[in-house]
Amino acid sequence: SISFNIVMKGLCNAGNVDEAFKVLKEMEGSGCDPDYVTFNTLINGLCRVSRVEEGFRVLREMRGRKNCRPSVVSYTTVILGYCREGKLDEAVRVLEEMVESGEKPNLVTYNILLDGFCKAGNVKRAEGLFGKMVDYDVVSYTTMIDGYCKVGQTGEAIRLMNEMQAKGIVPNVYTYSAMISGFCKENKLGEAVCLLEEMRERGIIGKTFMYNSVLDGISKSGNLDQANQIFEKMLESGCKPNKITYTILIYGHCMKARMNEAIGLFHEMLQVGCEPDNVVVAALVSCLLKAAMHKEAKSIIHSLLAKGFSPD
RNA sequence: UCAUAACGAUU
Repeated sequence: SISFNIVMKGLCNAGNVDEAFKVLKEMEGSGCDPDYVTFNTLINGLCRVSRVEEGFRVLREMRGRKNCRPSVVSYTTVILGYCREGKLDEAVRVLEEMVESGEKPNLVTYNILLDGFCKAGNVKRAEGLFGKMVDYDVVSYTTMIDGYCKVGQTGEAIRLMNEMQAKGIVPNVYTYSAMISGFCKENKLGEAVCLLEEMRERGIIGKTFMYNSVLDGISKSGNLDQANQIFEKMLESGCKPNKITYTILIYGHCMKARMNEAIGLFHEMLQVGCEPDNVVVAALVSCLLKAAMHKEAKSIIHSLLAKGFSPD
């Protein structure tokens, strides 16, 4: 049944719950007993596609089966489903039902509720729960940090980041990502840059979107030298730029009339296989024309054609 | 073999 479970998980993750239920039928037909993992997988599949009620029903049906008692994972999965729908009251109700039936919530259960409260706009309630928890991990902290960042409380978020490290909990790429996008939204670019650096020093490879938001802020503030420097570090650290990264930088250089660098970036972009969209091309070409660099403008169009792209 | 956190970031 392990193989069946794996197939079902694949189907569920692809959003194909109904197919997964067909597999369940096949299992039963072939004398293979579904186990608690099978049902948990189905519950998760249903919750992922917003069929939480049905997921909850599957959980209840588990109670009638031998050796398939609903576990902490079953309940937690349903709680997650309700949290994602923003139905926190329902989520809490399931939690209570879980406790009544003798199943103890674990750290994952609490982490999910923390996130649910934060995402529902109730950071205070998340804070309350966080204060009552006895056990924390990097997810608990990152969830709260993200919650604070999303409501503009980066100071509180940083405080938690220090606190977690004092407890020996190490921030990971999720933690940095939450903090950095929080700082970027507040236009605290200096802080964002510092955290990017700290992250690299710790050997964590950042994600492209993290660099993009920092680069965007820095470019728009007109500090192209710094943007270029961060871009260098990004490449050195092994983080791959994408089309958006190049778009940000090309724009930035155009705005500062640094056309040769803009052109250089454009060619680099083509070389690494990023397809520029018409918006960047239009911006670049029109800037070149304004700067009376007609030859260069033409050559941009030619490079595009040579690569098989069609500029409109 | 099952459940949790960051990203719709460029125009």
